Amino acid sequence: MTETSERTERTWTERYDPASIEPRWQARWSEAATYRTDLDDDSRPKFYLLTMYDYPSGDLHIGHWYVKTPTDAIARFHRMRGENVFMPVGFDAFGLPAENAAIKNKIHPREWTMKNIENMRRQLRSMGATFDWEAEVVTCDPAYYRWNQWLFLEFLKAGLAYRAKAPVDWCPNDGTLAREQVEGTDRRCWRCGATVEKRDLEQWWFRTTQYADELLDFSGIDWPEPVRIMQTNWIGRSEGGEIVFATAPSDHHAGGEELRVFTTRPDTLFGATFMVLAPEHPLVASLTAPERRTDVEGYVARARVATEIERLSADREKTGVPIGADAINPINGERIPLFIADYVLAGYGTGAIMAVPAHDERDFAFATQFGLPIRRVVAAPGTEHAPLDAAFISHAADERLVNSGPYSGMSADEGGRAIVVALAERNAGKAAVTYRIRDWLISRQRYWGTPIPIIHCDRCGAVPVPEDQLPVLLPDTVDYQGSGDNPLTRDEAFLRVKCPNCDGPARRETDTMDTFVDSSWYWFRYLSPEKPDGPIDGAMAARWTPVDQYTGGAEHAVMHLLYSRFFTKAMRDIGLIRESEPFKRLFNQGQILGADGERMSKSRGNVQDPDELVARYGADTVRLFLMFMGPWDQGGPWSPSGIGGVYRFLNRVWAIATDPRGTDQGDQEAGQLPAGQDLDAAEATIRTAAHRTLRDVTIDYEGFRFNTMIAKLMELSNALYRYRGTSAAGGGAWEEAVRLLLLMLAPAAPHMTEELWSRRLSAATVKWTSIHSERWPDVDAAVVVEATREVPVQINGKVRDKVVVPAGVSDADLEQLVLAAPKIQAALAGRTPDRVVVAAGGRLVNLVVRG
RNA sequence: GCCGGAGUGGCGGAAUGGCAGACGCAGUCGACUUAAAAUCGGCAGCCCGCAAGGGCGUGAGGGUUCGAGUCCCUCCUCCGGUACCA
Repeated sequence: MTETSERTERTWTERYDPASIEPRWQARWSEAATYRTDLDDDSRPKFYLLTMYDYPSGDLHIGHWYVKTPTDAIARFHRMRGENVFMPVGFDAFGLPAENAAIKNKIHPREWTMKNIENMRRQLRSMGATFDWEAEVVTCDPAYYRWNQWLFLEFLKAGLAYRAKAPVDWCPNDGTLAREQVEGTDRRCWRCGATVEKRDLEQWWFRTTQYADELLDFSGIDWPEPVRIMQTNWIGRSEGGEIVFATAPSDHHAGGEELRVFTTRPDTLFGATFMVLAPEHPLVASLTAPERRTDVEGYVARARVATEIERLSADREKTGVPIGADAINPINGERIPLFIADYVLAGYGTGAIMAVPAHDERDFAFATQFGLPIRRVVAAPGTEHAPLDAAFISHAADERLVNSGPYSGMSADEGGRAIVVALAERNAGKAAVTYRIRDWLISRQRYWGTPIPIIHCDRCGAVPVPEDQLPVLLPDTVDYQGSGDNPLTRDEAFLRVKCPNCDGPARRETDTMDTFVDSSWYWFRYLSPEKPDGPIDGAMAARWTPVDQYTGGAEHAVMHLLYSRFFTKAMRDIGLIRESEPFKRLFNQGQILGADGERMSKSRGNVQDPDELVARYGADTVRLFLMFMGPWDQGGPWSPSGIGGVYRFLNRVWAIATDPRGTDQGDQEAGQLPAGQDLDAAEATIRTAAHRTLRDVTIDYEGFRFNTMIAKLMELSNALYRYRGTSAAGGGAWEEAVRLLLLMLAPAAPHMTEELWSRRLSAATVKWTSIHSERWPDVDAAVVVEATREVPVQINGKVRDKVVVPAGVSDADLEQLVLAAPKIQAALAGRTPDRVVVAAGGRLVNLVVRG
């Protein structure tokens, strides 16, 4: 008995136990309101760190941690650098899944949403993240969405919002369907299986196109190049000309109507051998010849079923029908036939094109299929009569216009300009710019969203709800009748209202807003979430926005991020703010997929619950593992293999910090310095390792390269572990290295480092202060320099030897040292190198030997 | 289809145009243990070889360069977006 207890006493060291450490520190941080940001404190530089708020889906998974815990490490790093960091959190609480859950489980969307938010709050707190919860924003709260309504009305006043028709995917039972609710190639409703049709509805739009050119300008913001490219392509500015064709007279039609087309290639106008109208083009019905009517109407009906992606697919066989009418080419008076085809979209350009099969791939495919003439009008010298087996779309300097009347012989650019000028003189054309981007359709025929504050009056039309009657509350009474259509359309209490203009009977708008409206300005609201008399606090906004750093998924590269830029510019133009861009710096982290490589979701059953992992390893290990897995912008399928290695790492840090003189059973070199090292050498090694790590880790934090940052901390802890139990352990160099290790690890593993820090302070009988309020340490430049370095030597690009040389060696001396190395002499076998390449900085030498 | 991204050991990954495989997982051998677990140390891309050493090797094929995982061209596969999922 006695023997056993003595033995236990001797070998017992306190183990790393996250379960006892983490809740304690989380409670303490919370009590002290450590991360409540003082927004009025301008004694330090401000740093607004925004991470994309979540949709409270109920699929709580490791992916949320993957986004948020590295962001928290960024927050902590910036605080240690002396900045006043604001990192708020909130919930994107309106949207489709809540309604789906409501229909399926007979639970009110609000109840479902709020329950999920509750659970997510608990989870977010368990990360040990430093969110400022007092700034929280929940978008389904009237205190938030009333300002969506207010902004809508302001946009309306400013001409930035308007009403127009737009087609929706429509199911007779479930109403408007989202893209993901339309299934299969035969396009059926996911819920009832009915065939989905298009229906034109009067809907509300935001005029994003007004800012098309400004949105192309990314100067002054530091965003990843892929995002800038995707947004640029999405906006899709193209320069060219608008050309006016006239309809030709025929038996059934007098002719003379204008048919406007946009083309990026006015130079090819002489090559236009037919025209194609979108099936939805307004002139189709009146131009169609009586004998063509059946075919044309059939084709129009089929085109309405196809999706845009299908219609634009270049792979797909071209379809279309002639409408039995002609147009007249304004440049040469030639009659060319008119077709409709679904590869021409009503919403782009003018909804009609001049087809130049010789110089456009899609026109070429169409002409080939329908046996239409293909007339070459651009050619390189000597190729004027070469047959075309594909569209000729090259744009080389030596090419000239051919078969183009007076313009033949001109270059394409020159000819194009001349043709536009000639047409303009006759009012038959002008230079023009078009954009691919369309205005933003914000109407949703759904219940769970912000009601659009409009009242429809038979006499007065669409009347804005007066500002003093905001918010238009979303009624809580929901009658879904088991289908997905919008129950607001059946809610008499909501619908019946007096016209604010004439006091007559009127009807409320039942469309709600796209949830992207909510997310297009939420970072302003975080600064004054309770403000009762306006959407934003101008002074706060001036001080804190734009956001310094935004983090979130790459899936938002275009829509959310473009809408947010649009909103910022629109809010500037209605006088709310001064800046033009929402987010100065953007980082898109990757996405964690399920083990099956699919997106994590409850329905797929591939969700990894972080709670289990936290219970087993602690939050610090989970945080660190997610950061260690790979580059943050990469993501990838979830696999927990490897988390044990991170846990082992933290245990080693624990042992280094709590028990420097301890040794491990089975360690054959326990207590001995490495062979050939005395204490001075050991301390120098330790000090150099610590400061080099600090130098490199600082750079990694700045670039969000957390995986290599942790790898370097592992290397440092491995190096220190080697000295544990030796005469170097616990000495000056050791203590400094441990201090640096804890400080460097603190942003990533906040609980354990706080615990170890407090123990160090109490061991030194110093009053406790948090490690997270420490200043980020400075590198001691003197100890990171190296006296010698190893230079790899290649012969013809293959490494044959390595030589150790003094750090400051000249290139000439380096060359001599390399040529004198025995292995190199042997490999050269008497030959003299034809060339000696010393790579920049003398990092490598390559000997080039010919023959 | 179009726009953007990614493909490197058995696995996750590292590498300003300059030593491919850092760090870790899994594996294996040894130490400690009565034993196992845990822990500590060693080995470890593939092929040939007892070894010394040699050859091959970053999705496929070409190119530029003294030198290519990295730059250029063509192609394949996977991921994100494609305007009503968020």
